[in-house]
Amino acid sequence: MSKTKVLIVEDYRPLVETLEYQLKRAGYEVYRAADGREALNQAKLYLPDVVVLDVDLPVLSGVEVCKQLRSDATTKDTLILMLSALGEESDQVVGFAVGADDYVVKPVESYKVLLQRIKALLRRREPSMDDADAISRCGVTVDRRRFVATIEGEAVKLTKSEFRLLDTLIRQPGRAFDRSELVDAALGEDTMVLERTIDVHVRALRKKMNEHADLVETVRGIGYRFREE
Amino acid sequence: MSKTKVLIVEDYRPLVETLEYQLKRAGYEVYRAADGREALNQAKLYLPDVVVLDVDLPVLSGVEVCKQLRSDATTKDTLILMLSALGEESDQVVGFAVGADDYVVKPVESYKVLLQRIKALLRRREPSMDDADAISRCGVTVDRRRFVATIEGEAVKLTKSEFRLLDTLIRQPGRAFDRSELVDAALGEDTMVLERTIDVHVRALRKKMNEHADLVETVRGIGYRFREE
DNA sequence: TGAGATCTTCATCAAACCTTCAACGAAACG
DNA sequence: CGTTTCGTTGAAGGTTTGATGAAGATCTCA
Repeated sequence: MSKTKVLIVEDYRPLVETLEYQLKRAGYEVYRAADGREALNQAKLYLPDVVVLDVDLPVLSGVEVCKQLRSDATTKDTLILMLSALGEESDQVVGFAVGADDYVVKPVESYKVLLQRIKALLRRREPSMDDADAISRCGVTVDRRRFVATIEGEAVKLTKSEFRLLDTLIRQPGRAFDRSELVDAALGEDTMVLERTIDVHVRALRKKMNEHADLVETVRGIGYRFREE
Repeated sequence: MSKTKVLIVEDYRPLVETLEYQLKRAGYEVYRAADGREALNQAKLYLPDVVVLDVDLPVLSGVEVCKQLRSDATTKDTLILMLSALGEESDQVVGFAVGADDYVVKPVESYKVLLQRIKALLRRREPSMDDADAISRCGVTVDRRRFVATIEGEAVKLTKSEFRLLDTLIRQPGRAFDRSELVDAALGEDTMVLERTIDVHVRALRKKMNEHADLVETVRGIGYRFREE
């Protein structure tokens, strides 16, 4: 799993420094921009998960940046946390009107709060991977919460890649996946790997499935699928 | 396990009807209130797990209801999901400020999304025996009230972090937690520490568990879990 | 304030895991 | 049949990950 990317757009250096330090410490990947135009460039280049956006920026205001991010297909789902100076309450309304996801007033009393809000935002977006926690087909069970797969009730020890591969296949039995789909699903969309790598993982998976290996079927010329029925 | 209880507080009938139908279908027990005062009464009477709370209510505003729920000992841990009308986005800020756990903007585009949010909330708090003061598994007992853990009846002296770590893990045996979840649960949501710090606490915990160290299992690529069964 | 307890970070090591490659074999096609 | 295409297989680096010991920072409480 790749690191979560955060873009800080703020021209007040001390704030940027502290925030960047804290975020990096916590394992995030941090980018920065000091004005609106730079912000847009960075955002489109790095596609961050979260943008911490000051309202009061040189060149291009935060509100404008927000609008443009929202209108571009590649960045419209980016989480945006707006920062604005105290007292300018109308900013707040405007901020949300142009689609900010959260709003914090400067001066930031406590970095902890800001960090917490960033975390909260990220958590809120998560429910993408949340359908049906455990699924079961043909005696094979895949439980995401426990990160455990069982065959005929017996636990099978899978590696992360094998697990995600099986998880992907079993969730749409009968559907044939080509290798590039499987690379994206099981190894991560941002990995650059030869598609043949999937073959090797399939082999490892089949081996661990013993006599049930044939549930993972080969679709010649395409890729693989989980047996239907 | 008794059904999960959801209280819908909303005065717009069509929304209530649909939501209630969907929630019941999904196996929840549903209560409803059309204004703020009624909401408080119901909440204190039925102690729902989740309150879906409209901001804009007759008699008593959602914000006020939220505040009061949070200040009452019997309802202070209730999960609150706020609904606010589009255009009144500053409500969201206030909502979080008074302690809402999540918010969704009306009109609700998709009930699926709302349901997912509710589920996500519940999952975060999941431990169904969350309120149980003491829990026991595989010879290990964790007593929140006394802040004491015992193994095979023998008391084990744990630090606060170790205790909360064990407490988190043992309350959902088998469930795999990633490190960031464990940081939030054991060290506090407002701390920004390297996720690797968890490894060190786990080691300390295992050491104190002696021959039972293997009850805390490593889930490679994910994090840790408490052994199931 | 100071000593001890606790927390956090860091460097290092070994094991688990991933990826690539090349040789082999099985199906498809003329 | 021979050829070609494609999947399978075993093995060899290379990388990532968790365990561990130790040291510095921070907190706690007398």
